[in-house]
Amino acid sequence: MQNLKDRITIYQVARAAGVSLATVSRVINNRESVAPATRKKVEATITALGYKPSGLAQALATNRTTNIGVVIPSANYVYIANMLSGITEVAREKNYTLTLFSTSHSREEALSMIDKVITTHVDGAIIFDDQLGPEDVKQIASYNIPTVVVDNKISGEHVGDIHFSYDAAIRKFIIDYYEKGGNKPMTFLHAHNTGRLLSRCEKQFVKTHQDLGREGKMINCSDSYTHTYNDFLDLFREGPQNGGCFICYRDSIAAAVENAAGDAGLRVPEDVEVVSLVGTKYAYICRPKITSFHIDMVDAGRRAMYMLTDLLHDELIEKTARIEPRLFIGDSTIKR
Amino acid sequence: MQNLKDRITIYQVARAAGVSLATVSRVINNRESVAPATRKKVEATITALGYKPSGLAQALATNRTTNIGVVIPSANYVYIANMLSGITEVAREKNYTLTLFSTSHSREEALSMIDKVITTHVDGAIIFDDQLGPEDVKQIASYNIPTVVVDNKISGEHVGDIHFSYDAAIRKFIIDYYEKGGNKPMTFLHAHNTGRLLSRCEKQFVKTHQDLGREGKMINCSDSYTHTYNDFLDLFREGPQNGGCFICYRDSIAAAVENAAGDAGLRVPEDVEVVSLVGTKYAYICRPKITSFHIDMVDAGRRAMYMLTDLLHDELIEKTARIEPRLFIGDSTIKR
DNA sequence: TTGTAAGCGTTATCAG
DNA sequence: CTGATAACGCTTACAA
Repeated sequence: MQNLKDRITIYQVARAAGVSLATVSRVINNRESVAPATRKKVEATITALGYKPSGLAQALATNRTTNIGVVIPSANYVYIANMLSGITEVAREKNYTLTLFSTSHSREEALSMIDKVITTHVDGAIIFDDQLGPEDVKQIASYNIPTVVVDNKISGEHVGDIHFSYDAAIRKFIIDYYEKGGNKPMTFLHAHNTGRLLSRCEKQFVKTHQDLGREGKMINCSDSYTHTYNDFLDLFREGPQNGGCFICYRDSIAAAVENAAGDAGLRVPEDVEVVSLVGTKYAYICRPKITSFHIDMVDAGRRAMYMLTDLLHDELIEKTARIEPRLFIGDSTIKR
Repeated sequence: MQNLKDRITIYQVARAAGVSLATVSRVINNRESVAPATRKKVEATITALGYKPSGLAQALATNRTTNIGVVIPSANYVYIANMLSGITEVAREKNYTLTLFSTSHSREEALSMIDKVITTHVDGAIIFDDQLGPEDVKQIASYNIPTVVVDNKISGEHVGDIHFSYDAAIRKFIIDYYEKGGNKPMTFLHAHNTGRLLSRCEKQFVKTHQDLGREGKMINCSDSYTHTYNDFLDLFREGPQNGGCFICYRDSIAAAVENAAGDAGLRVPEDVEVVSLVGTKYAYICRPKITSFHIDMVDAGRRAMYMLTDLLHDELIEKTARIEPRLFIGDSTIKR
């Protein structure tokens, strides 16, 4: 595929306009010191020929692309899409282009993405990947690429980070629950490969229960609405003794549990209480509304991108942003 | 920001290995005709120095990036994210990198994105933008960039297109509704800037009603769950005479209507029927389950990307893919 | 104000 | 099998 085959080059423009390439270059870069007449002439032939400068050549010559690499997990989750949306928004505003590096669930692959990021000559990177460890991310920073890391502890000269602080919020929620008379057994729904954020939540769940001297249950579930729904339907049909307070990592999973409860004839929240850790608007669209922790991922994306542009201009002051989840009290838990 | 400042170049590798750059180039490109010993030596120094070739320079020299431009609306909708997810998946598999061009709601802006796509030297492009007209898209094709256009009629040498054929499905739905005794007035929820796909649906809604000699109502609504919910709550509180069959463009809007109905004391589907045009999994998560048209956007994304890679290898046979929506019958409409 | 020419980091075509 | 050397399309001192 010769997609550049008949690309007009700066040289052709120069010839057609009867000037040197340097002049054309000056015109397209809006440099001063070009006679108005010449400028006009050049501009005319540029549009006449339909010339578009080659970003590639420019980048090579100037040592800067206007390109930001974004490393995200490929998983098709709403909250990732939201984050991307926030990044996108600011990128557009600041005139950056985004190059996407999506990683599947293996760390190997994630590492090869890091390689790719480096060869791609991005000006900066936003890394939001649950599989990557700090050492991996460091690699990219070591190439002197300003980087904003999301939900991953890292620091360095040209590194900023955005952190979701679920820990305190979850701890508080659990303590409150028991203090205010919550008496159902609490169960954390565990699934594989749901990322670091969720596994931190899980750890906190376990730890808090240990600290309280209570039993925190754990149950495996698949990351699919339908599977989870069916599993819980079976469970709940055996009777209300299987009820409890279920901590789910996503709205759709929480909805699976509460729908299963309802369809099995159990009452929410009397028999079954449900909480979602990563809440979206569906938390209040579903009925009963799902008690859930919310993080504005669009905003997180925006902030990541703002941090990065500051970093690119060497003017990032606060290198760490901490984002607190907000607790939305729905009808899937008992008001106490 | 000198992000390339201390980049190791092929030249440094050559010197360190005591060979010429040509040889290093051969090694990194896995060319034959390099003595095993030399190859080994070069590979060793490459890893020793941590050398990563510059994609930029490679692209400039070879006239090919391995980069696909993706033009999508910035709107943060699940179905767009799904599409992107499908594209991403195949891109990873085929070893392409994705560059994102997100367009906001103005056509001006969309056009400037097209410009950007061209300067960015992508090998191919997938264009999914509701604001762009055929003429606009043609521009990109005229630069000899193989392109797959989603939901936009275009053709040309290096152009493929993916089309969603809602028309027939909607027409059939409406006709069936009345034939089987549907007796509520049908209302189409109209919102601004929801894109070409939805406005085609709207046209079909109007046309089918004209053909049937029936009145198809139209109502403006905002593209927000909360607003729509509140508006319909007010409406429904006035009484069941305001019920009807409401055609909504998205699950969240459909959910707003059915939640409002329920909360206002109307019955779904007896008093209020609801249909969603762009269904997602939330159509069956919400209760009552929302009768909805479904298109597997992840798959659409995959297909777009497959088409494009075929196009890039000059081996695309079928240049048009038509995707039929599937109708999911939920509980938000009366079974007849 | 304008032109000349030396890079930017590769690949590719020649010779050797 | 290996090494010069000319592109690739553009920017940017330095000269004129």
